[in-house]
Amino acid sequence: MMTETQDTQPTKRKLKPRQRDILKALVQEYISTADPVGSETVRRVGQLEVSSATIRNELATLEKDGYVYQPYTSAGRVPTVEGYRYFVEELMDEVSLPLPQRRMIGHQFHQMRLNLDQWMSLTAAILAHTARAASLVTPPHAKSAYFKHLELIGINDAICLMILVLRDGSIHQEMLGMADPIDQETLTQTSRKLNELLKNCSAKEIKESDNPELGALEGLTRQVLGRVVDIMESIDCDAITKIYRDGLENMFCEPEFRDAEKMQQLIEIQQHHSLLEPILTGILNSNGIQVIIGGEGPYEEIEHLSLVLSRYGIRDRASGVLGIMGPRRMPYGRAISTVRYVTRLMDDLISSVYGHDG
Amino acid sequence: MMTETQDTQPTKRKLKPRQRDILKALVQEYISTADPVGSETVRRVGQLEVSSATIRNELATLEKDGYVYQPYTSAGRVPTVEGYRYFVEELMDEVSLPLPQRRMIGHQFHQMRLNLDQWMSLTAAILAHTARAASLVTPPHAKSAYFKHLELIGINDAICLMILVLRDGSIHQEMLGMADPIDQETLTQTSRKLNELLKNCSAKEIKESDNPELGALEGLTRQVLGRVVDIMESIDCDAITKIYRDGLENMFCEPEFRDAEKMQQLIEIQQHHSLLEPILTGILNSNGIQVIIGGEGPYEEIEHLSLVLSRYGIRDRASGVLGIMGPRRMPYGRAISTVRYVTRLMDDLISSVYGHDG
DNA sequence: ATTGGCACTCTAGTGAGGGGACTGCCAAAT
DNA sequence: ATTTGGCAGTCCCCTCACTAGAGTGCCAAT
Repeated sequence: MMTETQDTQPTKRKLKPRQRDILKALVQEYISTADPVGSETVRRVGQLEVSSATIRNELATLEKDGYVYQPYTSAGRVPTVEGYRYFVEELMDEVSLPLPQRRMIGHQFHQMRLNLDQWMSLTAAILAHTARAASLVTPPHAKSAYFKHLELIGINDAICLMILVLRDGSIHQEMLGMADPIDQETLTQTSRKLNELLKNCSAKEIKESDNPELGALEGLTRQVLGRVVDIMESIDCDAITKIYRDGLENMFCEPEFRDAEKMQQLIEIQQHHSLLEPILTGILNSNGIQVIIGGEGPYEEIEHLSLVLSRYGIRDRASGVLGIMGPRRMPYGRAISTVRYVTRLMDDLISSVYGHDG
Repeated sequence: MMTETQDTQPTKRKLKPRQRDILKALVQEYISTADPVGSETVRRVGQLEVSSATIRNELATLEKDGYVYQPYTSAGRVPTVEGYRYFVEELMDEVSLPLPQRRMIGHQFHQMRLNLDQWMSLTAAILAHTARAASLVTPPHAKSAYFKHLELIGINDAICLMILVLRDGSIHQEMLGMADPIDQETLTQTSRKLNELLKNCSAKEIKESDNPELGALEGLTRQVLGRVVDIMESIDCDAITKIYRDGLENMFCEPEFRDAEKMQQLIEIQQHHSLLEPILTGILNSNGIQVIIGGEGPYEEIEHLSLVLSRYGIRDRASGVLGIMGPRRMPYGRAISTVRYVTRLMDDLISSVYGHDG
């Protein structure tokens, strides 16, 4: 229903070549001007060799079929959701990102320190800047958490810092309150022991293990084990923990967000990921670039907003979502090529980091 | 110039009691309605026992002295920056946060897992929600970085994960590319060695150390050492690494941000911390709650925005900034009491974690 | 099937007019 | 000397009517 390569309803296929030309010109023009497009304008920008009257007839048909509509009687036409959808699926020119821009992005990726936080922020910044829209990036994460390494570091008598590293390289930290003062030596031994016992285990394996040593644990060790399992389980269920964002300010140039109310809706979607989360989770189980056009199907809440999203990384092993968010009236061509290029870079980076180990 | 308890210019002191009453009523009324306030309204809300004509005379004086102005001839009065400043310094009723609200906040703080990221996000959320404004929180950080612990974890043949813990409990991670494959055993030995050599050192001490062992390091160990020093030095200089934010959506209720242009300015300030950073750094070296009123002195860029900020934690050891951002026309009383209460909670939390160790 | 022509529709922009809120000032009152 | 009621004057903002302009739908001719 939203896959780039997937079929749409058969009814959408039956447009005649001239109707396609007209729709294409209309959508392109509307995307660049944000004004309803009239028959004469379509003729001009589409370089069509027919009169505006003919185009008016065709436009009436396109309107009847639900591809365009008039904001008010005798205004120009504006694409409907279906119009955008048809445009994206069938009419859009596939542009590829210009070489200089690729070079610049590649360069920025290359000289980056491999710190996850920086990496995600930078990716979001690059996406936002290149597509001139708001961007979203979620960190790579594995479908299931596997224990890799644990470290306990005493902070003071009552508190120690627990650092948990999972097989996908993700790091989870937590302060733990200790009932009794424990010295660093004991902490080190505790972590060494747990490192041995839990090596490569999943949360499920740990919980269902019949290893008597695990059952016999007590005190701090038991407490730490409990937290480790909790953290790993919380990763197993909720996929999207954090969303890196950038470029919100790009949205203000767009005339549709002049209106404060629409703006507010946009901010709320950006800030509180309850709306975005199910969408991103869906993307995590898909392939290729997905275009979600606001108001379509289950996406009524994001009326007048569109998303161009893509999964990156190695499925189930270290995979995340990246993409951009813009007005429905966004330049899909550039958006898609940007997302595609950055996805490819991320794929490379991920496989160089996570690709060839056990 | 902006300290809560500090004196302002002597000229500002010479307001007569009735003028103070008038100014107070005017600012309060303007803060709650966002409409220019007329003489009759001042009389009513200030419950003044004089006629509106008298108040008009006083208002003319206040205008001459720069506390209020008229947006246009024969409109009501609006506070100037100086008017707000005088109000905040001298006239404002000090409210304290209502008990139920304190209880709720205390409860939320209590049941929080001590994970820095969550902790900061939650604090930002609480501030935003309680003050009904946008909030800012920076993580606690030490003025100087001291080495505490290092861990190297092999990810694959070519990459290992370096985790650096500093004495203030902050964690820094980075992926390191390795020239040759190195097994986990060697990595563990490397980190053990560096842990011994660097224990409690500052970046400066490491660089200027004449310990021959440090000079003799090579290969991966030298590479790791270099990165450790880099990271520690970068902490020594730039104070503010990250800013947690929340509650941007609260700003949309305010009529002054109906205008898209002002909105854009707001978003840009929120997103790109280049403007905020010097301000926050200043707060880090101050005490008490600071009120910055937009357009005042060096803060011209944040016209029509005000900040209520406070340093929290243990100065130079583990200290950060928190506060809220709102329209200049913000309810300063509630803002200040919210910031004060949350600061106190953070102080307690910080000293329980960082307070009593070496 | 396509086209030119034409009446019609609706918006956005302009300008005039009036109500309303508030001021400043003056002369009288305290 | 201060305070007050009165009043003319100012300016905003809302409404209304009007116009120009863009674009449509339809019809009759090609």
